Parts: sequence; C-alpha cells; structure tokens
Amino acid sequence: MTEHADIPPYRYTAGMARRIELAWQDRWEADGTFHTPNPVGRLSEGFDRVAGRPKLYVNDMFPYPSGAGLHVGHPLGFIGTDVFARYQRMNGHHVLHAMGFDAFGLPAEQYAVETGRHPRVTTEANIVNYRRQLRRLGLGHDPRRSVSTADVSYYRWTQWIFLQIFNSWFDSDTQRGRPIDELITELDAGFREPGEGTNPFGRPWAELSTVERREVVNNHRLAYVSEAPVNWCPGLGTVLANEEVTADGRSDRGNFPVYRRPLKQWKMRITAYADRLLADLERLDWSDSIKLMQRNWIGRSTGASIVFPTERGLGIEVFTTRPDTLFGATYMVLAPEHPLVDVLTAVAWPGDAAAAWTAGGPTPTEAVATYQKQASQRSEMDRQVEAKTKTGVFVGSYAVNPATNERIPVFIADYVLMGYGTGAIMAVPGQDQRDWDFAETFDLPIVRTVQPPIDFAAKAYIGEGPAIHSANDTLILDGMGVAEAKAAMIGWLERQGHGDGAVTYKLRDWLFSRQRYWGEPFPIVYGADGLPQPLPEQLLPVVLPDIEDFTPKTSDDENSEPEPPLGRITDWTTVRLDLGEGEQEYRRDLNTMPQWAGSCWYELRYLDPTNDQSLVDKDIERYWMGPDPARPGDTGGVDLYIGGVEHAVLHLLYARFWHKVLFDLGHVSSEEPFRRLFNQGYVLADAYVDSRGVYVEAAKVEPRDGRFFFGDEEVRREHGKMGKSLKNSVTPDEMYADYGADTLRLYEMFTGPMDQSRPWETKAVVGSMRLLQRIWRVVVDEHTGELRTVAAEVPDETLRVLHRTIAAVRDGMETLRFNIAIAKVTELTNHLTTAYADGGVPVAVAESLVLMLAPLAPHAAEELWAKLGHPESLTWEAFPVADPAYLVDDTIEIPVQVNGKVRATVVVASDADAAAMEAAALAEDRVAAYLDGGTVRKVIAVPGRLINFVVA
RNA sequence: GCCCCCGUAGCCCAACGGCAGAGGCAGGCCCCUUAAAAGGGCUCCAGUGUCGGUUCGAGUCCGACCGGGGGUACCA
Repeated sequence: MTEHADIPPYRYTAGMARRIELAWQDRWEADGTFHTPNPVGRLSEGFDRVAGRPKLYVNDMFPYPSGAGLHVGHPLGFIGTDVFARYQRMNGHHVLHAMGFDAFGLPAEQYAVETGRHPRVTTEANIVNYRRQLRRLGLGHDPRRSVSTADVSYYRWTQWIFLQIFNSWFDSDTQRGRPIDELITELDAGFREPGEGTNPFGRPWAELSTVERREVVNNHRLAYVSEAPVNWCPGLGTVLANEEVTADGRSDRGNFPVYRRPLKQWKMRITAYADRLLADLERLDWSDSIKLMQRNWIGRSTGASIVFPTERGLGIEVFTTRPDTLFGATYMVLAPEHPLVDVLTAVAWPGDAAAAWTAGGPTPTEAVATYQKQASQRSEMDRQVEAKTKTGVFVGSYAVNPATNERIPVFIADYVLMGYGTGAIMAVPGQDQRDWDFAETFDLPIVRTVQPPIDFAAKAYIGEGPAIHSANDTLILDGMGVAEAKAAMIGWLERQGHGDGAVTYKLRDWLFSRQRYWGEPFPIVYGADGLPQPLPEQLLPVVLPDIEDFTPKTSDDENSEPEPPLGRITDWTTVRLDLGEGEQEYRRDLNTMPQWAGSCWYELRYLDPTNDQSLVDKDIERYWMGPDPARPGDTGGVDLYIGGVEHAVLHLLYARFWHKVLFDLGHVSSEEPFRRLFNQGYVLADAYVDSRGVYVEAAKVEPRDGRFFFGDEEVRREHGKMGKSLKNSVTPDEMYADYGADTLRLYEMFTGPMDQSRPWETKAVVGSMRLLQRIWRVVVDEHTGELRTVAAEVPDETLRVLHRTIAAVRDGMETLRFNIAIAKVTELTNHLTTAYADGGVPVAVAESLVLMLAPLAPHAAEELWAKLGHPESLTWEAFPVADPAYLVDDTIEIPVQVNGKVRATVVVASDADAAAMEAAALAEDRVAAYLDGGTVRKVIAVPGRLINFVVA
C-alpha cells in the first residue's frame, strides 16, 4: 500500500497504524505491561498493587500450531477474550490472560509426516510463526506464562498427572477417586474385598499371590491396560478413542477407515466419573447446546438388567430401558460378535425353525458362521445405508422369557451392537420399531403390552399408556402406567432373582495409548511378570527420545498390527532400574499419550508455569480458580473460557475428568476446570468449486456479470468455514499490511455478537478503518499533527450523548456483544464530528472516547492517550463510568397509541406519572380525534415509555 | 429420524413485550482532488421466513410449519 504525497501527513493510514502498533507492542513488552502477579511464588512481584482487586481468569482454547499459520478466523475468540480482559482490567479487576500451544499429537505430527521434517523442528518453527502473528495482533497476554505441551518442562507434569491417575482408584461408595495405597491397606486389613469384575482368580484377597494381588489392584486403577475391542486405524498406524471416530466409522483426523479389533491398550476409567460429569453440568455456566452434547455423549440410561435362562444352562444378560414391556419380549437378539453365540448355536435346526430364519444354511453352525463373516465385513457405512432392512439368523436354540415362561428363539443380527449395553437385547416388537421391523421380516410374534391410543396408526408404540397382556401368577402390571409398571417389574425381577435395576452409559472408558511418536511417553515399565509398574516421581520426566524415523507404521490392511515408533529405538526400550526389588531390567512402555493429554490441564499450568515442585502451587490455584464462597454450589474454575464448539465432547470432557481426579486427590481446590464457557462462532467465507468439484484458490476468483471465473473457467460459489480445505483463507498478515491490527480487531468484533458465525468480507474492513480515522481526527489535526481538542466545559448536550454511550458500551463489553459497543462508539464519534466540525472537542470527552476505544483498538488508543498528555499506558486507567444524571432527559417524547396503533406523540416531563401522561395525551388534538365517538375502556400508561388508549 | 442454534433492508447486524434502525458494507448524489480512493457530507432501502395463538400492544412470548447451520443416531 503506497501513501500518496497529498494524503495529509498526520492522517491515520495503514502505514501510520503499523508504526504505532509496532512501537506500542515493543513498549508493552519492555515495560512488562501485561505481567500479572500471583499472590505468592516466583511471579508474585507487584502483587501489592493489585491485591485489593477482584481476580478474573480469562482463557482461550489454545491453538495447535499448524504449518499454514493463522488465518483471520482463528483469532476471533482471541480478540474477544483480549477485549474482555482489557475492559475488565480497566474496570478494576486483576486479570490473568495467557496463551500457549497444543503442540503434541496427531495434527502436528501429520504435518511433519507430510513435509518429511521432524515434528520438533516443524512444531517449533510453527510456534515461532504463531507467536509473531499473535504478538502483531496486540493481545495483552502475560508472555511469561506461555507454555507448549511438547516442552519437557511441561510434559514432565503431564506424566506426573498420569502417575496420579494410575495410582488411584474410584471408590464407588463415596463416589471419589482415592490413592491406590488406601485400597491396598483396606484389602490387606480385610475391610473390603476386590471390586466386582476385578478378581479373575476366584479366591479371596487373602489367598492371592503377590503377582495375583498386583493384577487385582491394577484392575482397580483409573489408568489400566486391558485387552478389548478398540478402534484400530491402520491409515494412521494407531488406535483411537471413541471420541475420535466419526459416525461413519472413520478417523476424525485424516478420514481413514477405522476397524474394531481386540488389542491390549491403555484406558482411563472415565466411566467411573460418568455420574459426576453428568450431574455437575448443572452447576456450570455453559450453553445449553454444549451441555446437551455432553449429556448425550455420556448417554446415561436407567432400566434393568435381566437374565434370560437358555437351554444351554448359561443365561443371556440383557439391558433394557423398558423392563415394563418384558411380557412382550417374543425373541432375543445377540450381536454377531457376542461371546455366547458359540455356546448357543445348535448343531442342527430344530423342527420348528422357519425357513426364513436359517438364511438357507444347512446347519445353524454354518448359517451363523456365514452371517458373522458377512457382518464383520460390512463397513459401518453399509450398515447405515442398509439400516432399513433387518438381517439376522436364528442360532437354533431358545431362551425362556422369565415373565411368561415361554420359549423364545435366539437370533444374531447386526442391528444389535456389541459396544452398547451387554451386546444382547430382549426384542419387544410391540414397543420398539427396530424389533417390529425384524419381527415382520422373520415372521415373529408381536404382542402389545402398552395400550396405544385409539387413533394410533403406526406400528411399534413407544408412548405412554396402560399396560396390557402383562400378568402372570405372581405379577400383574395390567392397567399401570409406564413408570409404575417399570418399578413394579424391577421389584419383581429382584425378588425372583431374574434381574436388577441398572444404569448403563454410552460413554466408554477413554482409550489413552497411541502408537505414534509425537506425544508424551508413558512413565511406565514392565518387569519380568509383564505387569505395568509406575516409575517413581524422581525418575520423571521420561524424555521423548530423539529419533530419525518418526513416521508411524501405516497401512491399509485392517489386519496389520500397531507398531509404536518408540520400539525402533532399541537402546531406549529397555532400562535397568531398582524399583525396590533390586536392580533389574525393565521394558519401557512404547506407547505415547494422545493429543488431548496436554490440553487436559494447561489452564492450571498458566497459573504457575515455572513451578518445578508441583504442577501448580495450591495457594495460586485457589486464588485464580478456587470456588467462590459467595456463590453457593460454585465449582470454581476459569472465569471465562472461549473456544469453538468442536471440542464439546473431546477436550472439554477429558479435561473435566482429569480435573475431577486432581480435585479428589487434593491437588486442586476447584471441582471443574471451566466455570463459564462461551462458544464463539466461525468465520465463514466464500469458496469456489470448479466443474470437477475441486476447490480453487478463492483469492484468484473474479466476479463477472454476477458469475464467477477462475481464469477462464466458470466456477460455482459456495459458503463455508474459512480454512485450508476450502482454499478460502485470508491471513492476518495481509490485514496487518493493508489496514493494521487495530482495524482487523475492530472489524472482527464488529461483524456480529461473539457466539455467531459471520461471513468474512475483505472489502468491508475499510469501514472499521474509517472509524479509527474519524476518532483520530477528533483528537489530531491531520495536517499539522497538533491536538484539536480544547480545555473547555462540556456542553450539556454532549454530556448526554457521552454518558449514554458509556452506559451502552459497558453493557456491550460485559455481555460480549462488542458489536454493540463499537456501534455506540461510532455514534458518539459521529456526534462529535458533526457537533464540532471545526475541531474543539472538549478534552474530557476526547479522553473518555479514547478510553472506551482502548480495549478494542489498544494501539491507536494508547497513541491518542499519549498525545493527550498522558505519559503512562492507559492499560490500568479506569474505564469511564456513566453518570446517571445524564442518562435521563428533562422532557421526553412518548408515543400515544389508540388500540395499540401509534397515532401521535406528545412531549412530557421525563418523570411524568400516568395521570400527567394521560392528561398530556388527551390535550393533543389528533388523539382527541381518534377517541371521538368511542368509549375509552382502559388506559395503559407506562411512565417514560408510552400511553395507550383502548377504545371500544 | 431426534436434539440444539439462527431467519429483520442487496449484505452483515441493532431494537427491557412499547414509535422496527444503533452502526457498518454495497448502491445513488454531492464536496475535496489534475486524477483516483481506503478523505468528507447527504441519501435511497425492510415491516421482521409462513400460519395460528397469548396480550391493550408481538421482531421479541407460546404452538405448528418452511428455510439455513450444527450435533447425534439401529443406544436396547
């Protein structure tokens, strides 16, 4: 951008903005303007100055430093938190705001793989670029608190937290995580026996060997190794958590196919915390939509588990949310992979097996094997597409419905999923549409056990109604409503020993190990017994070893095996240690942690980033994040957390889980990491697709006659989230060069309220620049650089406009509707440029204007503040306060309505009461004309607002 | 299919249940300029997606539907 010779020399131009911005950024850094003192510890210098202020902790979801750098969509939230933080600092708070980097994990590593450079090299280079771009934006972060999750000094504590989790168990009696040593003590003392499902040896604790005991204890831990079906993604060479697999069975990152297969992997027992994660959502100031997404993901259902006896002796356990419908269970279905399928499969078809049930197989064994093979080969996609037609096969044997004592056939079918409930269902076609569809296909009996309304025309009836066909010798449900029948049935099942009330969750334990290089190594080794052993704290950190070939072993073969890259470093995989049983050789765990590990606790590390004795000092954590005693039930946590909605069930759920464990173990005083969450919208931009359906560089597309061309080719316009994949990115660097950071900040905050997505339109940015130019001109003469303000009394009219503006701007700032704040600043500016067209704005007004601008466009505001004669930064100046005296006028014009329609306006004293308003309105000729001939039935007079005559 | 959010001027967005317009972009006219525009001023532009309800009064509250965006799904 060139500056023409005849542009006034002191005009606010892009070049001027650049000089001002760079100078103030240097000064803020040199002065430590945004250094935020802690109450104690290494960063406590200067705390006296702010000790009396209320604290405020503002945080952004930190970015992962990608190779492409930032585009203008990324900093939307960062600017929002910065404006809010700067405002609240001027409003008297002691504000903590910092920024770090989510540097470990798949995104960073995939970039390194693509470019063939070591992830540490690319990640560090990307961080340098991000720091440059973010610094140029003028964000008021405390630079001393910046962390990167891939730094040894950081991940040492990630590993430490892992050990805490590993060395804990969940006491379901108290619903709390507790140190594992307490469990061992209680087991040794005979106060308790191993928890359900934790003791595969079938003998009491006292009779177990040392190794057996260790195994039983391991089965209690919150971090544990288990062999179970997991999400194996050969295309990424690693296993993935459920949360990282999309609904169509592909990896969230990279869109590779994911297969279920049993593998020995690390998991975290997040399911133990399911009830608390669910219940505590109520105590959080989060949007309803995010809470709902977490609730759905946790997926708590209440009902009953019921055991159906079979001919083979073993019972089939099912979970149902509708135990009241047990009388209508006319068949059973197991998932094809269910472990009981082999046992239940008969060698020959029984005489009453319908032809359709056998799928044409000569024997059940063969028919079942064929179906199992088909089911395993059908991708998740196929299963969805074909979801409407039900398939399955009879296993050739029967179970018994415990309520009716009738023999019911057992099927396998892929509409029953091994991963939910027990992997088996009782099928109740009368009250479940899927079961109805299956029953129709296989000609199975359908018994309604809830009476549908008379006009009910559909098939399965899932609504409320009285129970029917539901009685036996010891139980009569008929006539009861659904809830009553459920309770009665559960009571009966428990008395008869057929089942119990039960709760299940969709949430599974968190698969925590990855067979990738770029992550935190596990602080775990294996001895001769093959059981995992934690390294003692003093041996932390386990440094990620350097490696030439960091690329994951990827494949498109579903049957390939995970091969962690760390296994290639042969001199690292084993280590000689003395872990209390003499020096021995141990094998290291070769997995790394998932990308989410580092982001599970970074908000804690910002508080005390240099602490090498603990992850965070307890007093410092309590100061910034502790629960507020003035608010009953407060969880504590970050006061305002802003980020995208895409982390609703990943980061936000994992981080809550870790935080709760740390709380249970007494390391933090807050029960939740993020007290208030706000989701920002996305920046959208036009994108263009050519005839092949490929996105073309949006910047090179030209509009002609309402159509769009890429070179000579016509392309189709679309609209989407700004980013690399749609080739429609605009970088902040372009904006800094053409307009300056302040203009970019203003524009981004002006396009809409924080929570809304908004389209990017580069040509509209100039509007924000014009505002800065006009404000500049209020204070500075463009030709001489001299001040245009005068030390004069402020006229009443100007005071009224000013104080109204202050009130509205404060409201906009506090409610994160910065667009309104900017509009009001614009309004004041427009008033000043009109009322003082030749200059001479009173200094007091100009100063208030500059201070109100400061959170939004801090560099320009600092420069103007300095020109107005203030040597100190305005960062700590008080934000203007509206004087209520100027918010009301002596007289106001109010509308006069007749039957709700505005017919006239009258001027009354602003404090006029209802009677005075009515009198004034009646004195108005036009009002009288409208009232003439009718009877006034009612008068609604809202003082200060309007008056309305209801005429018959 | 179910759940959540959003529909106001050509576009982005405002409006404690009380006169639909705060602000910006684009458009038009004028000024400044040799010229240009990212300078200045003025100006045009909607009755709030549709239908119904509550109310003295509805963009706002309630119900149904339509459209856009997001989430989720054989979840037993």
